[in-house]
Amino acid sequence: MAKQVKIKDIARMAGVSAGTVDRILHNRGNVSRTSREAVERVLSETGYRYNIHTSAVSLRKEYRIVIAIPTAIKGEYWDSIRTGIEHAIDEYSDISIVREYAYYNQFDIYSCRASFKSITESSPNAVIIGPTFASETRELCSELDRMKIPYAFVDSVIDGLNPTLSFSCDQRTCGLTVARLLHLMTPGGQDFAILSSRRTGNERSNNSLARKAGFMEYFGRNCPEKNIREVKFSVLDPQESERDVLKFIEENPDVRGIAVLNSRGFIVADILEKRGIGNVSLVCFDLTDNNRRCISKGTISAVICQRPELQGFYAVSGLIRNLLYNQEDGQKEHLMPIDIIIAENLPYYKEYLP
Amino acid sequence: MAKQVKIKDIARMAGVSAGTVDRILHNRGNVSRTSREAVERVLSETGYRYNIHTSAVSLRKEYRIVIAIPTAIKGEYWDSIRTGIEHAIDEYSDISIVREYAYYNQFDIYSCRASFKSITESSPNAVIIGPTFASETRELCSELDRMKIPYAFVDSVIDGLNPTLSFSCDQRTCGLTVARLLHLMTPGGQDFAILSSRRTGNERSNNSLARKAGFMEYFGRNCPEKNIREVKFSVLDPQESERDVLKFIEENPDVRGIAVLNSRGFIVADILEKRGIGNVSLVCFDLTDNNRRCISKGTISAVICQRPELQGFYAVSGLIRNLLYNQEDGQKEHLMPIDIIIAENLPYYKEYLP
DNA sequence: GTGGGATTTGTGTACGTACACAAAAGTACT
DNA sequence: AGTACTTTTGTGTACGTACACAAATCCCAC
Repeated sequence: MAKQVKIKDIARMAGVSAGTVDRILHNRGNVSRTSREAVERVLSETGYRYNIHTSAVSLRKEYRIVIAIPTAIKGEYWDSIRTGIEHAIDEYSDISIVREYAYYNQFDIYSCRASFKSITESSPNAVIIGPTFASETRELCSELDRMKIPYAFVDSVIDGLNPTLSFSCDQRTCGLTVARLLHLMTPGGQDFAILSSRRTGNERSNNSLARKAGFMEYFGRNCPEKNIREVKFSVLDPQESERDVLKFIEENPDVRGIAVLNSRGFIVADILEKRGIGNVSLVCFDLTDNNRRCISKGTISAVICQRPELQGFYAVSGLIRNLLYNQEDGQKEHLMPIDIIIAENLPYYKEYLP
Repeated sequence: MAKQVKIKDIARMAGVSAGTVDRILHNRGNVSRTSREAVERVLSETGYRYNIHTSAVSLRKEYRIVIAIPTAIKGEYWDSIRTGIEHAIDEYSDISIVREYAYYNQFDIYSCRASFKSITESSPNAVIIGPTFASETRELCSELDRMKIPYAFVDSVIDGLNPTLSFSCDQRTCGLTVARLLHLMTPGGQDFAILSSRRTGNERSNNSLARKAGFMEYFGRNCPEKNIREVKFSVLDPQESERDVLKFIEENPDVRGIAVLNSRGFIVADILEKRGIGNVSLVCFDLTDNNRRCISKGTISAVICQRPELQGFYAVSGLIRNLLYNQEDGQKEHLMPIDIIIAENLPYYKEYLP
């Protein structure tokens, strides 16, 4: 590690003062073209990297980050994202960060609109969005673009927008992976099924569609003779879910593998268990408390996890980097790893450690 | 985030000077019992956390970390650990960290002794150890203990020692996981085999034994009727390996699932591929370049990955925390997640992102 | 060329901690 | 009580950056 070049060194080398270098580093304007060019040359020659610590020390501003995600119910999916966000805020406690949650009900478009409206009104320094309703998100983002407020997506991405940062999984590949697992876990020539939630127009609909496409692609390629049934079941009303699921099972006794393309695998698992149906493999998404329980018991065979905590964590730290150091750091779209969790590796599964 | 309490606040509240608080925070001695108690009380009442940035700024010492691991060959297992270590050093480039590698040949106990000897002679500030030879490691550690030099283990742990920090996986659980995967991936009633390297006395031997135990445990519990063969093959001499593996295949035509309990799965995969043997599922450890290649091709069915990069990364950052802030932070033994990699999720697998 | 406004540049201070050094208090012994 | 020494305590400075403010320079109309 060569001795770090400091701002004063840059200034000396470029024949200007430290103040001017600072102005250039922070795009704060009021710099003559001559100075700018001289400094930029020295900057690139020396490969200057400012000291993150002294930089943070001198920063006295307070930053407000608003987080617009579906209500985080304890132990469910969005709560993991929240946990990651909180972890990051805690990690960066040496910088004044204020976070505000603007939760919305992911099944109620009006609550989403209201929540999003309040965001632009409060003009925060940065926003983290868990996008569910596409057109509402588009509207919010275009407003944020106009206000020059940076924003990050977590969980999924809405086409055509240009977030500062985004974190998601390639859902098609998730679908492929689920298909593969289910295929492995379902011996013999039986059929497979996809269960997805009935309110597909709302709940992370993009994700579900792409997952399904991947799933179908796998079987189309590897066993085109297989019959893939598709069922939608209610994720809101327990009685209705039970009816939907049981009806399906009765009508399709050959099905031995079920993919639930959202986090509600446990609902299906619990129904099957209650009815003593034990010979069906079940794969679903997201390591929620309920899904953990079912994996441990064996009523869910595998779960795909997209590291929601890390997504939240990186969204915060990325936005901070952007705010404080206007680091446009190269990669904007981050595709998370696709983790496979089964009963055996569940006990040690953690998204991050120390 | 409540306004942070600062050292001066603590000093004022405890009726002493900032210098005294500092001495207590850093265990630098020369403090009267009265002052110590007063300060410690205020410290715990206020939940003081020093500012990591200003702390780093004021630190002007240079720290030297020596890394004693088997030679990191590009693209192989130990190289991943090295990558994580380098990543951490880079991340902490605002602190003066000097790292030195004391590589040793993991198949040559004399090189290990020589390497370890040089470490204590150079009296570094901290050491990262990838322990292979148990008794040599014991000797090194007792010397480090005497010199009060903190050290961290990566990859595995030697019993009875007391490292400042350790990172490894529960190898028994890894074995269970491999068994489960192989069981899933091997349809019908065929037999399974374990292949392990012949030089088991040396190479990460602890790991191999525990993996085997987990593997056997799984089959003992779930299908006690299965026949598990065990074979050792050379990992050093290609011709010898090939002979060993082919001989085994010929003598055991019923085997359809092979677990390689180290990172040399690709050797077996390549031999099988070369001979056109395509109906055997293969599961092994560690996401080396060669194993990646085989997963993509389909000649390896799955790989267990123990996040070696993260192990290296956390070893460095943990030791730095210990050195700079003598934070004994609670957990010392870190058991890493057990990742399952198959062809589908390989493309997006990364140990960490931004 | 001079005045005055706009632009550009330089300087000084604050941030919170670590540590060296100086000062003060305590202790033991004559 | 005074001396010599040890232990304890307090103070001042440096770290590298961000930013406010003062100073210098430039530009143009008269």
